[in-house]
Amino acid sequence: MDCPQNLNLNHYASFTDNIDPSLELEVLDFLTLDHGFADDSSSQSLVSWNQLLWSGSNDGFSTGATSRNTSCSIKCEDKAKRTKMEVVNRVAFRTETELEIMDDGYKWKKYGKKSVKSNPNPRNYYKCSSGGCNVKKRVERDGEDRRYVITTYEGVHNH
DNA sequence: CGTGTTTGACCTGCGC
DNA sequence: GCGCAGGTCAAACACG
Repeated sequence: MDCPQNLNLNHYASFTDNIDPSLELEVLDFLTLDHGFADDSSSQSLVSWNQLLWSGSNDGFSTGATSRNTSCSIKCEDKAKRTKMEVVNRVAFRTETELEIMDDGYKWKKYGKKSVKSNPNPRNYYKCSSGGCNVKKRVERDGEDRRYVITTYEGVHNH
C-alpha cells in the first residue's frame, strides 16, 4: 500500500482553497480515503492536503487526488451533492481509525454532543478555540461501520 | 484556579 | 400551528 502512512488535516483549508469556485460544487459527503489510516494509531501527522490535486469537470467531476510521492484516490460517494449550486467551505472525511479525535493541528473546544436519528452513535460538535476563528467540526462514528469516523469541517481557519 | 467536558435546555428550520 | 430533528448554549462538573 503506497498511500502515505501519515495523514494530517493541517492543510485542509488550502485544500479547499484550491477548488475552482466556478465548478459550483459542494465538497461534501464523503471524501473517502481508500486506504484509511495506517495501522499506527499513534501517528499524529497525516497526508499533507496541499499535496492533493483535484481533477474534474462540471458534470463528471472525476475526483482524484495524488500526493507528491504516492497515489491515493479519494472518491466522492454522493454524486447528487456534487451538483449543488452552492459553494460552501465544508469538507467531510470518512476515515478508518480507532481514534475518536484526530489531531489536525488546531485546538478545538467541544461544545455539544447529540444523538442523531441517522446514526446510533452520538455526534460531537467542536469549535476552533482560536479567538476570532469560527471554524466548526462535527465528529461521529459511521453508523454502518464503526471502524470509520466521519469528520466534517465547516469554514476556513483565519490563522 | 484555569481549562476542557458533559448534558439538559433552548433555539431554529423544515415537513406535514 | 405543531412536532421533530439537528444545532447551540451555558451551568455544572471533573481534572490537572
